[in-house]
Amino acid sequence: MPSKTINLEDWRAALDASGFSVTTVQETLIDIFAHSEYPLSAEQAWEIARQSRPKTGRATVYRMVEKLEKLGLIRRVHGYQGCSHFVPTLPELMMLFICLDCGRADYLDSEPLNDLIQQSEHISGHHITDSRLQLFGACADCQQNA
Amino acid sequence: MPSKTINLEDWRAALDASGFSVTTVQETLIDIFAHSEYPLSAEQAWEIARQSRPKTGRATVYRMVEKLEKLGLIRRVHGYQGCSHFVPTLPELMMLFICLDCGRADYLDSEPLNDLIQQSEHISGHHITDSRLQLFGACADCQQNA
DNA sequence: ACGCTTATTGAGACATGGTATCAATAAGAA
DNA sequence: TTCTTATTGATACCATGTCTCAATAAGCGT
Repeated sequence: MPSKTINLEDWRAALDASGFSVTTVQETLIDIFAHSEYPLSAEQAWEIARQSRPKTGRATVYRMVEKLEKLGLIRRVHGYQGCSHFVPTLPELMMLFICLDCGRADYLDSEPLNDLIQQSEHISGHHITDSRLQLFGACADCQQNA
Repeated sequence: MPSKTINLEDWRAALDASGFSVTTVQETLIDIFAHSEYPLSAEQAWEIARQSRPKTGRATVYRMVEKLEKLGLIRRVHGYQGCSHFVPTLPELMMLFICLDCGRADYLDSEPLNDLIQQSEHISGHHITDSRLQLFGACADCQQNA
């Protein structure tokens, strides 16, 4: 499964620019989200955080998730049975693939998607400001191992 | 806002074929989902159902939503702050537009989307079995009234 | 139509995911 | 270091969705 990497410096810079200082808990959480190749829920992130930092509070994790989402650094994954998981945002790539076997996320290039959206906008008369394209199936790895 | 209509007979047939009889509560709920131009949550459907059938149980509504979703008659709408709302499925049309002002749903044709998906499948090596494309913005009506 | 059998229903208890509160703590500035 | 302010963690709370089980309604043979 191919996977893109996140520039942690960019994240710190974005958090800095949003006018608050990056504390140790936050460092921990940034790390967790930036490096997981699986979409993570707040609950899961909390669990992971407590492994290295046992007294981490649940609310703190939820607050951080909210902040990261607001800053656009992570984005919600819309799965089959809920949408409480998050993956790092890769702005230049819009389509998200989720493997239904192993659960991992992959990012797909989507140049043509923009054309499609513009076309739809023109036909329908709606003004489209955001889109969510997610694909589901079996990733290359899982197909081999099947 | 343009809107497509649902063939209630098809729904009854699908429910029938799934091997259970359509009871009065279920008629009520089918009606509610099939005719709402807004995405509805189970909770909202419950509220509406009780207007005409006060003793309707909450669990019944959730059960029905589950059944309708499993049969593919309704599908989950993935909004900004949650994904607990449902709209009728229109199989031949894949893209769903949600107006962020009035909240109404519209369905857009998406022939080209299939090509895009096939293309992605080819490039990535993943086997894609399902997709969710949702668009957000201001609908034609809301733009005029703004 | 009647009683019998089975599936569906409704009420409420329960579980889970997420939010609000507030005293304790940590960070930054003088 | 001390003061000031923002962040934190524990816990209470709320909302959403699930489970249980007795009561009810549907379908069926008579």
